[in-house]
Amino acid sequence: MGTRLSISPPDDFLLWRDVCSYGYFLLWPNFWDPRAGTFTRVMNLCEGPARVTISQGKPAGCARRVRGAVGEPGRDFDAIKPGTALMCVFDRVLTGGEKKEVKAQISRMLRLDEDAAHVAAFHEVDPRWMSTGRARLFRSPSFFEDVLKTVTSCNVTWPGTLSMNRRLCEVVGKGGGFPEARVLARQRPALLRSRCRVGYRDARIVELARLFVAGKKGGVDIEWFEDPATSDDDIHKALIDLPGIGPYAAANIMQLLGRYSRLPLDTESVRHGRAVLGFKGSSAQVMKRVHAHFAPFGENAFRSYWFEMWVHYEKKAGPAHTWERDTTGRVFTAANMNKK
DNA sequence: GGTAGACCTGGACGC
DNA sequence: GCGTCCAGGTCTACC
Repeated sequence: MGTRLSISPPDDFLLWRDVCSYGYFLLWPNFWDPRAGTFTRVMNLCEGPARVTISQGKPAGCARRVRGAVGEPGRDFDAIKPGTALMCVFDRVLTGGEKKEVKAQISRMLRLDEDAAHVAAFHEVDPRWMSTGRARLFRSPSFFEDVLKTVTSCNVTWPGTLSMNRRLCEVVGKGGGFPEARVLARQRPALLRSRCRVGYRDARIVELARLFVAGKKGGVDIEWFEDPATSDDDIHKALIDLPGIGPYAAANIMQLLGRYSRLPLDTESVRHGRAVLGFKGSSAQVMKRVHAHFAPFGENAFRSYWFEMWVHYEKKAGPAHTWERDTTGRVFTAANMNKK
């Protein structure tokens, strides 16, 4: 039997809402089970990979069924009290050091550092999300994984992003986890291209991994990037200097770092600007208007923008916590949903 | 500073 | 089953 850990989240935390809040929850090695209401993935720890399943509240009974799960008992999500402890069950015994390590990783992934006061500050700026409590955005257990996931989401359709992440985990990752920087740094770009189907991103991914391995010695200094004292402008400039990172990717990585003032605008944003906000004109003009539209939200511009778009997705595809990674999760983007 | 074209993959579509 | 077209953000060359 493996280790079991209990983690106390902020008072308003809901696993199903706060995990299923950003598209990365659908990317390997992440797996959300909409029927059980549990989140599973392999974590990279100092003694090796360990699979964890995180749940909140009592396990699935025979309560209200989740939409789409015909014929199977579903989880009664409404019955889960916000702030209920998270139960983390591992497939092996963890050392004392690993327990500390994994708590920090889970806290990063679920944004447990964003407490109720932090959430309230966002809702004061944008009260539209107060009733549902939306504020936290799911991310990865590590900065490196967030950067790689962003690179694999550029210049490719969403199913391509899913495929690249799955293959990276299967081919390079240890035990089905996301590949670590030190392992990726040793790979030949040609292998990533042929077996992980990352295309022209191959050399950029290896170069990025090498920069993360180099760390403070002329590479990516993670502590500097995650230090609240570092200015947004400095972070943005440093990100743009990294291989494979342009304006969109840099802004997206910034929100993953908890800096929500910049908008990673892409073709989805243009579609949103046209379809939901009613903006007209060229793509460049629509993007400008989207920027201007969310500018009043200041430090929280991205969250206001994102939840507006996320709600639009959910109107089309159902609540995100009912999405299956291999079905709804493949087609949830506006590019697909706006097709007639 | 702005613009055009190449970079790759996978899905859609027509034959 | 095959060929063609298209979507997607970054990078480089060029004006």
